[in-house]
Amino acid sequence: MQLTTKGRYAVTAMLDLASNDSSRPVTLDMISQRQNISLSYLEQLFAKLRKASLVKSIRGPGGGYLLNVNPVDITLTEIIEAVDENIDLRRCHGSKNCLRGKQCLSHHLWCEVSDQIRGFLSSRNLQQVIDDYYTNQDIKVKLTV
Amino acid sequence: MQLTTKGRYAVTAMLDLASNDSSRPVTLDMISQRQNISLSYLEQLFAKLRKASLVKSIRGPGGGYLLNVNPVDITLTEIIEAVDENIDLRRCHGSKNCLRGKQCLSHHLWCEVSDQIRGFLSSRNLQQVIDDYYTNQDIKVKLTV
DNA sequence: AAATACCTGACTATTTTACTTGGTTACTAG
DNA sequence: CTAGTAACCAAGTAAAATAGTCAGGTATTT
Repeated sequence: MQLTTKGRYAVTAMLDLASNDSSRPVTLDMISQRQNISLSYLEQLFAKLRKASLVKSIRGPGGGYLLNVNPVDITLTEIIEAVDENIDLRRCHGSKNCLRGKQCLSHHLWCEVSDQIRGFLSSRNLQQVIDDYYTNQDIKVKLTV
Repeated sequence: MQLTTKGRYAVTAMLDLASNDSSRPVTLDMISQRQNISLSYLEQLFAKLRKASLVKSIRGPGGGYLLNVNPVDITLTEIIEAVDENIDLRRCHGSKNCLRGKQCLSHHLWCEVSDQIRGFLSSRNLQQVIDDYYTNQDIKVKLTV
């Protein structure tokens, strides 16, 4: 599977955008500084986020990026999949021919795990994560729902 | 995160062991052929599985590997963590200093996701996966519990 | 004694990730 | 209108991890 720095960066950057959600565009340079992510790498990620219509861009001075959708309507799965991280653990990637044309012993298992992760990430939107941060950042243990 | 071929191979090999669970040891050569995994790679994985006391080995002719524990008592998390795949998505890996000494916006989120995955994989044991395979392999869709 | 099969360590190829470089294009504030 | 800003783009690279190989062992059994 892929669920690594790339996806984390994308989510982090989107969180930054969402929490500085003024009417004014946010530059990648600001995000780069605030979140400690290389500018050029951000550019690559935002090219993909833009193609996925999650953000819109404004060029020129005073320009930058804005969310294209309300933070409540952007799930984490959307962000992660937008930057190419496919949440699929199966060896065969769905073709069901993992082992000599047959479905392997653990095929169904990896489907379930992938579904679980995808399901969880789909159940969370940007706004929730931000709200969570401000209400729970000092609470040490929180039970998983 | 790490949740890739290495962990899959380990689980697959353990499933093979568990389903051919006779009193006779199973050689890595057999697993290699049946599951289409390189022998030397299996040797590396089984060295780790043995250190984690999940399997025991018998040397010499007629030797091979046996499960060290009942398949009902081996969770998938145990197997995956035994081969070094740590299910931890956090940039800081727990130190909570993701961003300039502070906990980043998404810290709590990645904790939750990691917990979800670990929780799910811990809830499944080897025997369940095998049983699932034989009862569900033709059923196209199965609702996630 | 010989065959079997585990065991070990080092080494290599491949892939992916994360990041860099060096530009071009669009826009706007002055 | 022009200078500077910031998005956009393409290619290349460094580092790391993964997946696998190779060449030797060592222990056990037949």
